[in-house]
Amino acid sequence: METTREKLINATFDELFSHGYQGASLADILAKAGVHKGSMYHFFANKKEMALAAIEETILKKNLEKYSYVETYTSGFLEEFYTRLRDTSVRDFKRGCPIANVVQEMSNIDEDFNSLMKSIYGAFRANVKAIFDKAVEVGEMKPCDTTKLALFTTSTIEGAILSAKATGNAQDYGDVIEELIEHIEGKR
Amino acid sequence: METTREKLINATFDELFSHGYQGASLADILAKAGVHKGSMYHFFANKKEMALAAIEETILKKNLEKYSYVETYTSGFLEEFYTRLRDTSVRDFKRGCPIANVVQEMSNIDEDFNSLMKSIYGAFRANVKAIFDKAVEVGEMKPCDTTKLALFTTSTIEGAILSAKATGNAQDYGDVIEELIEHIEGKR
DNA sequence: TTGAAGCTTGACTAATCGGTCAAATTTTGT
DNA sequence: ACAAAATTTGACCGATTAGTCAAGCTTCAA
Repeated sequence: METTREKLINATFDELFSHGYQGASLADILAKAGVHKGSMYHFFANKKEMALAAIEETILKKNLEKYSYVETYTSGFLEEFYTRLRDTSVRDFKRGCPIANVVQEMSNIDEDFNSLMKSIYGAFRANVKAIFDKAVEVGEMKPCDTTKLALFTTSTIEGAILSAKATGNAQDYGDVIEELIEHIEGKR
Repeated sequence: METTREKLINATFDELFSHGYQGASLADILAKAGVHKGSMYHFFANKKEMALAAIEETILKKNLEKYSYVETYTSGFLEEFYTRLRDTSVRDFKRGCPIANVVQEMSNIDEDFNSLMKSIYGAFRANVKAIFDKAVEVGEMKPCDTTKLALFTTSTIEGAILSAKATGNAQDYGDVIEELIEHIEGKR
């Protein structure tokens, strides 16, 4: 069963993803979650704390699901990475990337959001770097500056999602990803 | 002299850039502009119309300044493009890219914003494509799918700005741009 | 000089915002 | 069974939100 706290976290994340933090209405979140206001303030000190918790917990969970394969695979790191990159079924191009949305909106406004986004973004980059490091280790890729390549890769992915959101054309994401993969393949 | 309307446009753009649309306070904009509320409603129907006007007019002006060189140059298109890409003095990594910020925040919320951002983003892409087309024309670059390359380039630039904003490290932008230039140079 | 148009002033409204709180209810441990 | 703790309820608060409007001022044309 979904606890009250879970209901709130889920409704908050969805509302944040749709309307951003400043556009998120507590009343809407509460209605969506089917939870009363006082009940919410029992679990969270304020709107901001609830939002930070929603982002942190949700993204952490998704990250774990998405990059844990690196631990279990022994080869085909790049191919698996490409496959997951190409998979658009997990993407919502209308709403874009939940991380990037909050980074754009809140990084320069609030220090706590900035700090959280920094760590999430850093984890994303570290996960991609780990894939490249593994690829180098097993000879799928020539030794190179994997830190820089991971930075380039994550930046381009975020840019691709943004492009698709701006134009409303999911194919834009696919086109950028293909060119990105070409670029990475150049490092074989 | 700065007209009342110009004061409003400038103050609105700055406030939008700093706090986003939903976070932009009319009271703050009016205070910054030194204009009274009734006066503002004399020039604009509402907050949204003023915001749309501020974005459109400001971005159009900047775009004109930034890409008009393509019309006057006869060679060195890529080099000039790289130089401008590398120039970080015009960038505000704390606030990021004003276009991307509004795309992220508003594209999926309001159709009028979505439509405006679509056309601005399209113009950005068209400007970059025009540079590549010129470069191909004068033999600085092998013929290739310049539409796709322009999409890739603009996406990566936006991603680079986002990365620098997320980490607070301007060098991230520089690193991504260098790798991007390497990629484009591969098309020589 | 006069009148109309353009512009400015600032008080006002209704709605929504995030947040508080005391009382009622349910759950839990003993 | 009982008490204590955890949770829920919903009315209420002050502040802020975008937006309205009638009156006054300034500019300019005839």
